[in-house]
Amino acid sequence: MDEITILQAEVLKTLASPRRLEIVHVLARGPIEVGRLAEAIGATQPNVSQHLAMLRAAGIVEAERDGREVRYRLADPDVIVACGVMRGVLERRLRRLADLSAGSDAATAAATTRLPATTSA
Amino acid sequence: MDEITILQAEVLKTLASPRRLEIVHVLARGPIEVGRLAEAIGATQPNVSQHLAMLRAAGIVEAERDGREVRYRLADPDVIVACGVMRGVLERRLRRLADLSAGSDAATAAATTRLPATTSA
DNA sequence: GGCACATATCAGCGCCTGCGCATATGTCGA
DNA sequence: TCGACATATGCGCAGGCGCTGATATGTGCC
Repeated sequence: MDEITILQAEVLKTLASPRRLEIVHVLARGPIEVGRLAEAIGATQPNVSQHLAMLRAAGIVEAERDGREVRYRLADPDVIVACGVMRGVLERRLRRLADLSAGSDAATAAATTRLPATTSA
Repeated sequence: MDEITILQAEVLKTLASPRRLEIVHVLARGPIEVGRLAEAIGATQPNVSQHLAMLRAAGIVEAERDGREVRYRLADPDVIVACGVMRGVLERRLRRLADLSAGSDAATAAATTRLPATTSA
């Protein structure tokens, strides 16, 4: 097993949380303090702090003190790029599903989930 | 909470596994059957089949029958692009850590993990 | 129809993770 | 030094995930 693959899985695992993803999206708009961040996403302060600790451990965000507050920012802008690419894939897929659902509806959803038989019905 | 953010977290969660990531990397080189895939990454057949089911449910891969075998392929090449970007980030980070470790070593690792004090020691 | 092969699915178990809560650490002002 | 504020950390619990082993489904060949 490749070394960098395991590392990449760690980073992905860290990003694979709606809360943390939301945090990253907020941070994409600029640095912010923990309190404001917690308020922005509607979560408790300890919870946000825990998520930030994980993101920091994964090297996704960086912290900087400013008085008694701590301001967080993204460590690498390319993370946003990668998320953007993935987001593009999802938006495209959603749009495609929306277009198809206008016609065949349930049959389409089933076709994308079920295993294909030998070209038969 | 944004709808697409949750969906994105789902996809990331699916990719956040060394095994599945390895599968994706193998699939990036072209379509392949389940048996060959299992042999390629050194895993059992049911295990690979389960992982493929998850990847398929997340819309990351697609399946196509060929006789009694089933050939899998990546659903969207942009997923590889996103992974590539992220991989670039990681390689860059590893190289940077390697360069720095030549000088300050442990102090550097601690500095990237610990919380920053008010510019003091 | 029956057999062999390829793949998918089910059941069970151990482990890890997220959340809420309480509390510790750190920082500024008086 | 003390109190108030901002942030971090430890703990306990419920829920999800991955792996293994056994079994079901599907397909081609005879």
